[in-house]
Amino acid sequence: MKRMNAQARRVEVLAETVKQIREKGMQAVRIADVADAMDVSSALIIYHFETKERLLIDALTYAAERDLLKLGRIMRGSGSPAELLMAALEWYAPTGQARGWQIWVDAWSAAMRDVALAEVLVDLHRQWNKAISSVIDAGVLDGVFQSSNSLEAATRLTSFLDGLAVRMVVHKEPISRADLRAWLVRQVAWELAVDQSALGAVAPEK
Amino acid sequence: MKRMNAQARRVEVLAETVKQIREKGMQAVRIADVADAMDVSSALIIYHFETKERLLIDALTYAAERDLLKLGRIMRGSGSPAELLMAALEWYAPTGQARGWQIWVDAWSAAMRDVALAEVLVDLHRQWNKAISSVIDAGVLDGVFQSSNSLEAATRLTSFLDGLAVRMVVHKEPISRADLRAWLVRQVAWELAVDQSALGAVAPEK
DNA sequence: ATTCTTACTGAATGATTAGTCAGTATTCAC
DNA sequence: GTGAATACTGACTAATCATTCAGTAAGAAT
Repeated sequence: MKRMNAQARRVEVLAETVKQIREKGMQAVRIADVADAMDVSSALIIYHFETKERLLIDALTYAAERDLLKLGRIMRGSGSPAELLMAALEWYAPTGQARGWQIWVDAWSAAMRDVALAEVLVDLHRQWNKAISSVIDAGVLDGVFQSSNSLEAATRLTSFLDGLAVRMVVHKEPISRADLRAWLVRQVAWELAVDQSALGAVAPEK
Repeated sequence: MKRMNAQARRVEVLAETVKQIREKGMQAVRIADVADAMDVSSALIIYHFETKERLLIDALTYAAERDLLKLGRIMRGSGSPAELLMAALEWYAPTGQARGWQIWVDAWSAAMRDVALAEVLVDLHRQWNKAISSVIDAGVLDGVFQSSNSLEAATRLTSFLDGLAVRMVVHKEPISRADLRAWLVRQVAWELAVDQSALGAVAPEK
């Protein structure tokens, strides 16, 4: 019987829960699934999280925080506003089987009826929006971008990507990385009145 | 005890199920909820649908068919391609509390793990895409629109609206009908290289 | 009118699973 | 080393629900 301090164990459980949600979907995860995968008792999970609902919310919060940390790392990197913007958006964008996205589609569905969860998502989104609009503002200051309302522009861009995520994750439409990138560059270029080449477009479309 | 023929009863049950899904969310609907609301026994539901899973899939199929009927009515109406396109997209677009959209966000989540349901959604989306791309093609023939790939253009437009639906339904961001319409007009105008006024824009933005 | 088919019900069943709790073992404080 | 706090478990409980089934009655067929 391994004993850990509560803090470390909590994180371990959260990580496993996120993994299970990815695999089985949010509504199908059972406490026993998480416990079995960690080779501990179900009671251990309840001991640390009180209820299943809290566990799920905490797990999604944990996933959101990790995503935001990564976003922070991207935004703090060196590069022009255009480069940073594209780096952030490309990371946000669904790619491949978009496994990372499934959890958020699940979360959308659950959040419609769960206020606490909705708050987590709203906050996550607010931070994304803030980050994106900040680089847009920086670009506007530099004179490379043009935008009368960077927050709205950010909303439009992320909404577009959310919609594409649905196509890929739900409809299993295989949009290639190259296509997605091209669409994104096109959209950003138009939205911010900037040339596609400034966004790192490989070759202009004919 | 009222007796109805199977066909009519089925439809009645499907309508009530859709209503219940809207109210409670897909994963929370119980057979007893549907039965109680109709003042019949739970066994009646199973008698007509075999399993709950089938009931839910049939209910979403029913909802999809009704949406497509409405789409057909719009597309068969009189009007220029530009008018028809905007009518279709504005009906697709989430409005107000977007109650009608909740069911589809639920469906997205469920469809990621349910092949039968995914097929329903893929088909629904395929038909939307076909309809939208058809009017685009018609507009291109008329010389009002420009588009090198109407199917891809349709995907981009509906994806954008799906993303906005998430904002409204999940994040409860109140995007006004006017704002949404303005964003949509802007996007369509750019996507199809047409003037906003041709799309029924009330006043140009300053 | 009688039979047959079909729509329907009430009551039971069985499977699932979140959460409880009394107790055990480990670590920590001193 | 002793005791207290803490992490943890096994076995149980209680509740929830989909589904079954034996039977009932409405309506159709003859």
